[in-house]
Amino acid sequence: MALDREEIGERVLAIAEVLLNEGGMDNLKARTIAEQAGISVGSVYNLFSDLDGVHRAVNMRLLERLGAAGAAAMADLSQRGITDVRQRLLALASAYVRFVEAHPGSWPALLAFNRRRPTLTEPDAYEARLDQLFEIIAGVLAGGDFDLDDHTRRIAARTLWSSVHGIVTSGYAGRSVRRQADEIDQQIELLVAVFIRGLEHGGAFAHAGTTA
Amino acid sequence: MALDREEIGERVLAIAEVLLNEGGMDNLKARTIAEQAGISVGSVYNLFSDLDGVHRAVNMRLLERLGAAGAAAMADLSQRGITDVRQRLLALASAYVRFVEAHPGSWPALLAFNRRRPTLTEPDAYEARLDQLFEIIAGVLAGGDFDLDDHTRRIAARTLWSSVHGIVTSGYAGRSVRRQADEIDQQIELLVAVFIRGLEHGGAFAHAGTTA
DNA sequence: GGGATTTCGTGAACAGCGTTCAAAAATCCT
DNA sequence: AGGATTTTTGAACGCTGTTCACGAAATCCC
Repeated sequence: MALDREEIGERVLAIAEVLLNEGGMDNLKARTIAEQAGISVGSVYNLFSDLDGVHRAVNMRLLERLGAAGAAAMADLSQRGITDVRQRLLALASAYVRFVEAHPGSWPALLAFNRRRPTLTEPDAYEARLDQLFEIIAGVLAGGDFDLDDHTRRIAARTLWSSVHGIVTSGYAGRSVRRQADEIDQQIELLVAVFIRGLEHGGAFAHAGTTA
Repeated sequence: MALDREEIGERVLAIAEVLLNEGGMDNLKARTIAEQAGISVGSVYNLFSDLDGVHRAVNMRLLERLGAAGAAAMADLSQRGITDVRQRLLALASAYVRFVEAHPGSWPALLAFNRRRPTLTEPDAYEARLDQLFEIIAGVLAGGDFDLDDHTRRIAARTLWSSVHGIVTSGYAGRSVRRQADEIDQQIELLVAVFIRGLEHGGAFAHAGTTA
């Protein structure tokens, strides 16, 4: 009567995201969701197949938001007339760091969720959302005057993303809170600086080199 | 009578590791451990405070094994008279990839475990094990003729580690199985190549640069 | 409009989980 | 030997995700 089906679904997702963000995966409970949404436990399973389904849906929203944050950061730089590759890459990394800090529970929960099972089923939707980010990075790299063929640029974009991701997630696993931010920033700056210099001075990259 | 306390503890850990490796975190159940170890559920809690305690202990073993694998890879190269930085870094990365592949369930479980809660308690022991790895990488970097002060070298070592870690963990989250290995190898080769070139051509690194 | 039919929300019930703890078994000590 | 002490045990507790018969409500159809 008051809310139609879809609206309640959105409400459930909003509640679920708060729960995840506050207490991590363990805090996402069917009964809590039902209580806070003013529906019964059964109804939760009426809207979503599983709790996993709820979590997946929350994760989709997070990935969309992350992509939007990256795109917004680029749009902002464009508007300010900044095309420098280093600045753009740093802005992207910074956007990611801010995103992670803004989602202290739900983002780790997304990462943990993906690691729970060897992903038997469709990671397709996830990948699609992530490709959006790779596209942005690849676009920035295309703006530099490195001579990279499409394939190498694609690899480089994914490598940069994975590296920043590794730095951020490793960085937040331990250490005192204040040291973290500094260390992460330093690592990101080093990575970006080294990466750009490496690409500039890099001739042809071997696609299947001698691996020792 | 047959086994003393410590031996049973080891047995429990071995069982727990197999369970984790086969089915991830969800597969680590007190009753399963008890049954397979031939003891009662209560006894598991007699040996370890929690199931989390069991998992932590398994994780410690994994980190030790990882450190040993890295050290062994370096020892092997030394014995073969190989001092080339690129080859050493690739060998380290390769050792990590092989380690992850050899622990398809328990290693993701370790990562997921660390992400479950914002690590309220002591990550000290974890960090100590990881520092062992950073030392190895820093040692390799010191072997190159980049002029890096100690601080920058330390950051660079951690950055390299985090990047490889990010590449490997991102790489195994999706995609077809065969493409993964190739893509990961390519990303690692690009990372190492670019990193070395970047460090070679890098003058002084700004410790707190203008972040845009 | 009103009976038939389909749809949907409900919450008690079930199986399984981590964890506890009184009692039993084993061990130790004199 | 036998009391004191330690260790092991597994039934029991509270919580979890998930199901499903049931009844209410909406929808349909004539």
